[in-house]
Amino acid sequence: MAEPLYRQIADSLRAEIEAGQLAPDAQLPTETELQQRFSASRNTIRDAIKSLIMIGLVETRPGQETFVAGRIEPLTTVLSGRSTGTGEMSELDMYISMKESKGRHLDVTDPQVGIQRARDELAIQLGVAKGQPVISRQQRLSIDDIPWSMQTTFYPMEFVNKGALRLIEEAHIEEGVPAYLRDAIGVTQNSSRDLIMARAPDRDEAAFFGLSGQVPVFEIQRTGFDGKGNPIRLAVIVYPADRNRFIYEEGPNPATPDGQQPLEGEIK
Amino acid sequence: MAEPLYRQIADSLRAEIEAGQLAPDAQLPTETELQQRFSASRNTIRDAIKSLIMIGLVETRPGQETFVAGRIEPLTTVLSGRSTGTGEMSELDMYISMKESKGRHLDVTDPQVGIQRARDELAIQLGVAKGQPVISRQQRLSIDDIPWSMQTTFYPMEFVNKGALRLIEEAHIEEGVPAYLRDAIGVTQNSSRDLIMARAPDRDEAAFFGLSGQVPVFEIQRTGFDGKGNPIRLAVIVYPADRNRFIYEEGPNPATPDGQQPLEGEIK
DNA sequence: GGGTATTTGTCCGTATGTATT
DNA sequence: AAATACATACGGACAAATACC
Repeated sequence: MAEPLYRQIADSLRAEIEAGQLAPDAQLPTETELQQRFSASRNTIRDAIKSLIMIGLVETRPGQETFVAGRIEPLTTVLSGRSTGTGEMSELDMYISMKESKGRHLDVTDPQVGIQRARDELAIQLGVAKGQPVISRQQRLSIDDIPWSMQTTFYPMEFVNKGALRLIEEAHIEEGVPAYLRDAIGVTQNSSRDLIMARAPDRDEAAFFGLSGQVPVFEIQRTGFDGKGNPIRLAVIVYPADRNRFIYEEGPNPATPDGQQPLEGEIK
Repeated sequence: MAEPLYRQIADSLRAEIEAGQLAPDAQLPTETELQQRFSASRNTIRDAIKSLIMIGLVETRPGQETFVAGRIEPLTTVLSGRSTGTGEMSELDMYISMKESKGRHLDVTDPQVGIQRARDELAIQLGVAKGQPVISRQQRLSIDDIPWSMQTTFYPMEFVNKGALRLIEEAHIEEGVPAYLRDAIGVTQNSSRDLIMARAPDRDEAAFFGLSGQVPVFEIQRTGFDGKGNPIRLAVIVYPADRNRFIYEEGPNPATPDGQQPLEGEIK
């Protein structure tokens, strides 16, 4: 047995889908039909389908049928550039400006504010002592009713003591947190560092994003620094990898990507 | 039945692993033992284990047993900075310099050179007409005998016509391709754009990297531009997401990450 | 709303193949 | 060669979700 039967079946179906014989969003034959077609047991058919689910090619709906996964047009976000990296805008403001320019419908939940004690990683990244309280603000963002990102931002509690009281209010800060911090307590961000990783979603994330198969998420940790190089905030943003891409530009003459696939989410 | 049995078992095992009761690289009980312990059939136990494989928590070895996946210490690579973004170094040189500074053992295969006709995406990215020939150079990189990245770089055929003949030789270019292009034909890269995405590995990639479960890969497309903003090369680099992270720094005063997790791969 | 048919999800038992020790 | 453990494959049974009448 060179190749297991379930894998042969999976490859066969995969070929059909990629050849376009099975259109996106269209049904696959039912398990019973596939059973007859490949002369295999239902469990073997199901193993084949499972392997297709794993690579995100199909999705099943109980009571209905199995569908070829519709290709999602990924949103491309430019993460470099003065507007974000140096903190003139928050990461959310970036999308809000995109909405205006592109006419997309955008939903941002009110922040869920919490105070927790910083431990290990977080304490180091925010430059506070371990066990010190930090503020966390979590928001979820949807674009055209598709869940798009989950963002948690951490700030030292010290900022509130100094007068930035709105940080602990569960309301969106219209002018943007960076502008608010500057005006309220004179803290400005002028450099940043992004740490990018990919991993499997946890339960919450899978539920919010509706990740069926085994779609990974990006986790981007953006640390903002003031002029002296001290960390002033840490934003942890989680994006589903099937609908998001990122661009970083570098150098004196950043080329504008033209002709290429539509680069939405870019701010000018 | 609130929660399916196989999921309860998976959660139970997952809790044990994360609590450290089952050490990394140590065996899980055999399927037969788990069968007795949870009073479930072998197929159900296997379904539970499959779901753990999917999230990369365990790996099975036929004839042996099931192992808790050893935590891989991820390598963090700084992708911003003049040294890489403006093309003073190639992406591979970056790692070579890392090797020297950190004393790691590093293997780079000789490039596999090909000539193909550019179509669609590639033609646009390289700024050549569709159907024009382009050079591709593919190399694979391992660190301490662990497969680490696959890199394919594309150049316009025009460069060879102008005299950069070593581009089509299947030999490593010691001084680095950017330096060679500058000296040979006066082409210099002074800006770049990185497009970052994550996806499931294809067959080749899964085989080379030895990806067992459902570990995604990063695909980074780095386009290099000359002083006039014309694309001069496209590097497509694939990294397994379980052992790689990336950093981009921005702003006038890039903070050096200290105290944090070891930031290897950084060049100074 | 209820009932029924269809389809996928879960679970079991069993048999045989394959890889490793 | 034999024993052990995971991989594949089949068959059957019932549950849960959905659509339709």
